[in-house]
Amino acid sequence: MLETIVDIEKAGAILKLLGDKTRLTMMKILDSQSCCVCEFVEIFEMSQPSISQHLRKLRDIRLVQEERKGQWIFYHINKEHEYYPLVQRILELLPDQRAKLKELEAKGTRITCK
Amino acid sequence: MLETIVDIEKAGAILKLLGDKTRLTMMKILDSQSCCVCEFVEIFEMSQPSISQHLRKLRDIRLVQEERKGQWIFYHINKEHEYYPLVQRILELLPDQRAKLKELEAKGTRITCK
DNA sequence: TGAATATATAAGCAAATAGTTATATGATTA
DNA sequence: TAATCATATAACTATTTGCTTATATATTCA
Repeated sequence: MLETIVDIEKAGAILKLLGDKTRLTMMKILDSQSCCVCEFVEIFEMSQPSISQHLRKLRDIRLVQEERKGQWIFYHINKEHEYYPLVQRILELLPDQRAKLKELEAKGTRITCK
Repeated sequence: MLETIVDIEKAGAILKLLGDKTRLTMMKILDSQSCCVCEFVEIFEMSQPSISQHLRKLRDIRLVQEERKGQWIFYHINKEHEYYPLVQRILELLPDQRAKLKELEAKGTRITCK
């Protein structure tokens, strides 16, 4: 029994966003834990504006949501999204990315919020 | 139990191709039956070169395969593809597109091969 | 309050994309 | 064999994309 039957055009828009290595990896990371912008900057070794722009695209169609915590803005995945079942099916097949955040922890650059 | 763990970069490339309404619909159609170029031209009301170019992209990464039958070239999905499990998971959620070919049958423009 | 930090946004640019028209190729048919 | 049909490819173009640098905004901290 399948979770949803999706509109093919909207599904295409979701897949288009996921069809980028950076955003796809971001989504896989966010599927297991929330993460702030500066952590992504470090993980992907990309400029802060570039990371922000990728996150904006994901946020614009509400696949992710932001939450300010002090000076940081944390992003988390929106599991209530109409197309989250589609996203989840894809992310399930991807290799675990938790090592990326573990590395930051080891280096002491993981942002932990009280 | 999941079928595969895929490489995130290759998965991104697949999703990028599927992130186009025309190609995504083509794949959904081809997942249930093979189809020739001129049928796609009619279904999508797009130019023949445009259809050919979409098919070429799908063929280049071997998501589909071609088979000449007389003057027509039929395309079918490649279920042996390393990433077909990923593709299948996505296509499963999409609305059935068989009505599109049924319409051609009704109009008598469906190509049937002996 | 002023400096530092984190993030977002704007503007610009090169590369990629998806369509177009024109033409080439290959099979069928008269 | 010449005309026709189906498809592919090439060349061109407008749009989109993903990055860059520069700057604006919001928060924290001294």
